[in-house]
Amino acid sequence: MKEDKRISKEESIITAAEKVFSEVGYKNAKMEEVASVAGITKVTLYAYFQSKENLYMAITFRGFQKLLNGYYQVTEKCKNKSGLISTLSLLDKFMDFSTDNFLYNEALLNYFSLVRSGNEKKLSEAIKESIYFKKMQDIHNLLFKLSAKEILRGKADGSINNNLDPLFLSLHGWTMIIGYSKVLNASGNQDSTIFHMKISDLKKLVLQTAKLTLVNNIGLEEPILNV
Amino acid sequence: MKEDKRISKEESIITAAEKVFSEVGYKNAKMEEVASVAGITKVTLYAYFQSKENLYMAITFRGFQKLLNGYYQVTEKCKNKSGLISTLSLLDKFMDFSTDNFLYNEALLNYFSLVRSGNEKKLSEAIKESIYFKKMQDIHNLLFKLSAKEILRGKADGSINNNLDPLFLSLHGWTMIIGYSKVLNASGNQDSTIFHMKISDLKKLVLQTAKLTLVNNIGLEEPILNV
Amino acid sequence: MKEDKRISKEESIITAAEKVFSEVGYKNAKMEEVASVAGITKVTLYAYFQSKENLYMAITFRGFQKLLNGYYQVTEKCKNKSGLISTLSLLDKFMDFSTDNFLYNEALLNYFSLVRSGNEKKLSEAIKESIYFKKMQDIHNLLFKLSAKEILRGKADGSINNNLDPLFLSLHGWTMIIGYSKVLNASGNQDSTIFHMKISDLKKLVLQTAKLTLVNNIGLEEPILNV
Amino acid sequence: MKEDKRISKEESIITAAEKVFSEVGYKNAKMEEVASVAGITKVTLYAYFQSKENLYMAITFRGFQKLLNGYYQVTEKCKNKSGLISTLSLLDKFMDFSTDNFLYNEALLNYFSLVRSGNEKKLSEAIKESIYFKKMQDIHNLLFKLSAKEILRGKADGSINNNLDPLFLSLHGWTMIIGYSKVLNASGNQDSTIFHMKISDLKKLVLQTAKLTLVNNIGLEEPILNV
DNA sequence: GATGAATGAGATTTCATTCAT
DNA sequence: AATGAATGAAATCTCATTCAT
Repeated sequence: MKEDKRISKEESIITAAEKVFSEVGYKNAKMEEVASVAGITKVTLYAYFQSKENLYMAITFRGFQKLLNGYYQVTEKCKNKSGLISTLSLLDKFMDFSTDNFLYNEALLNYFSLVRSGNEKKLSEAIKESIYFKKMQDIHNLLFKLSAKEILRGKADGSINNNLDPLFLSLHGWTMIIGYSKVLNASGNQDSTIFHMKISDLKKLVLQTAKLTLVNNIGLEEPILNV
Repeated sequence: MKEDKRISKEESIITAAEKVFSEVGYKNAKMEEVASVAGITKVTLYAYFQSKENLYMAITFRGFQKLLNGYYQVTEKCKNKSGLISTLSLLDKFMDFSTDNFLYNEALLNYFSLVRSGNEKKLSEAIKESIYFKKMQDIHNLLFKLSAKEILRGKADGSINNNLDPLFLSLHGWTMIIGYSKVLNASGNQDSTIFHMKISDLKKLVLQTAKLTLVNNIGLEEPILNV
Repeated sequence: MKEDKRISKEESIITAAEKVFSEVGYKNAKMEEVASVAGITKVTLYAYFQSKENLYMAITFRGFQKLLNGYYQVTEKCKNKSGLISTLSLLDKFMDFSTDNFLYNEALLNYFSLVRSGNEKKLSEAIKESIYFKKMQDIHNLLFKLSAKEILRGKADGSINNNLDPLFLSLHGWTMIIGYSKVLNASGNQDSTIFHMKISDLKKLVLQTAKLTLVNNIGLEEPILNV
Repeated sequence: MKEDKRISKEESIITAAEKVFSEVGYKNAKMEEVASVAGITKVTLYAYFQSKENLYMAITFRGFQKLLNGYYQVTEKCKNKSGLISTLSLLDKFMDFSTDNFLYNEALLNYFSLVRSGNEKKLSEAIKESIYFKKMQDIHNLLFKLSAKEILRGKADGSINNNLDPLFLSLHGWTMIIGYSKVLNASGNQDSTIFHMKISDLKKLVLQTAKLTLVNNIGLEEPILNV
């Protein structure tokens, strides 16, 4: 009960923070304002989230969770479809997620800038102490694994022919998605254009490319470049 | 003469800033520290660079130039090779650049988030006034155009068969590279039993995928997902 | 019964508060800590004592009572002795009290700073509402009156010859005691080579001085200073 | 030069703080307000004085210095007078000082509450770190010594006959003065009455008592109290 | 009455940026 | 152009006190 209440309050605060951060951006957002929107005082806000950065990590975490839920929904819906379709659907889901949740997308990209092996110094104390930051390592692993699982299924059902390690292919998928989401982040939204090209077209191409990669047994021979 | 001196001082400041930013990250970096490392005072630092953001723009500009130089070197070296090889070599170059120059890579990505459509309002005064920012606006498309040019050459010499707009394909290449550089960070952090793949392998796969995309006439039909 | 219980709880809280205040001083003491030492929660603490100041008043009141009891004991014991001896014994008692009960002594002094003329405005609401504060106002003159009474007796029995108002002499006695207790602290802190005198010696001198003042008919002519 | 400027700025801040503290009292005084009165910002205020407590210590220190100056003036003016007159003049000076400088008097009394041997815990970190607090130990020693010196002179010139250690007599003098100043502090000012008695009369009596103590060769035999 | 959570007011800190000399 | 000092805006913290249950 008590715990429930705390969690629900946390959630409402995060929601308020999302509103404020979305409107004015992380840097310009004031904790005072977040508190006010959440209908609490600054001190209470700090009682729940120990720092502005931690609050942002909480938002990021929520974004990750939402994405994870989406992943679960997709795999559930696709359980009777081929592993390939399931895998591509995950990529599709991710891209839609990035499109529909600008704040989360930004947060997620920020997260990926943060997690740098062996570069502790870049992490502020506040982030190091953020429980959400710690939790996120697990979730982001999980996401990798979930798509790896679908890839594995695809290999089993014959829809995926690439013989590379599923986790590796999963990682490669992320490569394309993250790149896409970054471009999206820079562009504003899917309907906008970049160099006169629609972002939505980029999404289609990413999916096609992913499909090609999975269907064909592409190996790791380096193309002859001689540069 | 005076101008030379000023430029050389600017350079040394930028170098100091790169050192500091690399170590602790942009956000945690203090102007005081930058000044100290550069062997000058804060006010002098401000005399040269009017804001922290402008200083970051200066770094970004340097990164830009370095990458651009690399691009020129590659196209020069590949001028007798096929357009495909040249294009892939550019991607290869970019990946190396991203891996080797974390700070520049981050800065470039940050820049592209800044410069895109509809973001005018989000630009701080400091950035709007940044001379480096202005300089970059003139040349930031160059990178895309350079690779688009090689793709075009590839189409001409028959090594590239994809009929999509070269600039678009060029952008698609970027997405993969960007994702590659971001994912690298995150995965490098992981439990090695899970993500035991080598960075170089991921790079190879990215190149293979790019090659597939360029060689085959992939269109923009969305794969049937039905989710 | 209920009332008894309440009182006993109040007492135990005051005892806890005395412990805490003694250790860290009134200002640094935290209500949280007092509650914790008393084995209750902060809110319960507030249910018994409505403010930190009121709690301090309660302690003061206890100190008052203790001193007053001491005074009664002394006058009782000295009822067959001269008024002079009785008066000096009161001063002696007071000095012992000050030395042995630092907290009470401070509290008493603080109280007298509070209660004096023209300070109405400076009294915080919390103090004005303090029931202990009110209680004390009824009895705080008692101490003076008690010693004034003994002085009066001394004048009657011929042991005291000073013709000044007994209450005034009583007050003068206080000034010496108060000073004694304050200076003790400061000098105890000093380099022992300089202030190598014993506390007990200072006390003796104070008593001697008081005796001199009482025995001789000292008036209020200002000594000629010409400065 | 630089140092001079800093000191002069410090002084002007202390003056501002005295103004504010006098008006509303230490507890109610806001650092923001002090800064504003000093014509600087809060941050600058903190650059000079690291805490509110330290600022108060600075005021206290100033009070001590002022008192010390007064002491020097008195001894200078009295150099051709007897040691007794000089000593009594010091006491007189101190009492006038207490009367004329309510804030300093309060601060000084507070200081004497603070300096307690072996009770480090009562000192807040801020006070422990206060350079003014440290400095004060020296000054308050000096004050003791200055009057001891005059007492010594008095013994030499025959105006003082008490054979007790001059430093000890000096301490005893302080005892009376501090007590007086505390009563003064409680009463408001010299013209006010306490128990229908004038504070100014108390001052006279204190001086008379001191004179008696110095002139007569009072020893330390304890009056027979038998309590 | 007891409890956990919240409030309000102000102290303190951090830094990018600016000013006066 | 260089320097030391100051500013402004917001983050963060501390604690007595109060509220809701």
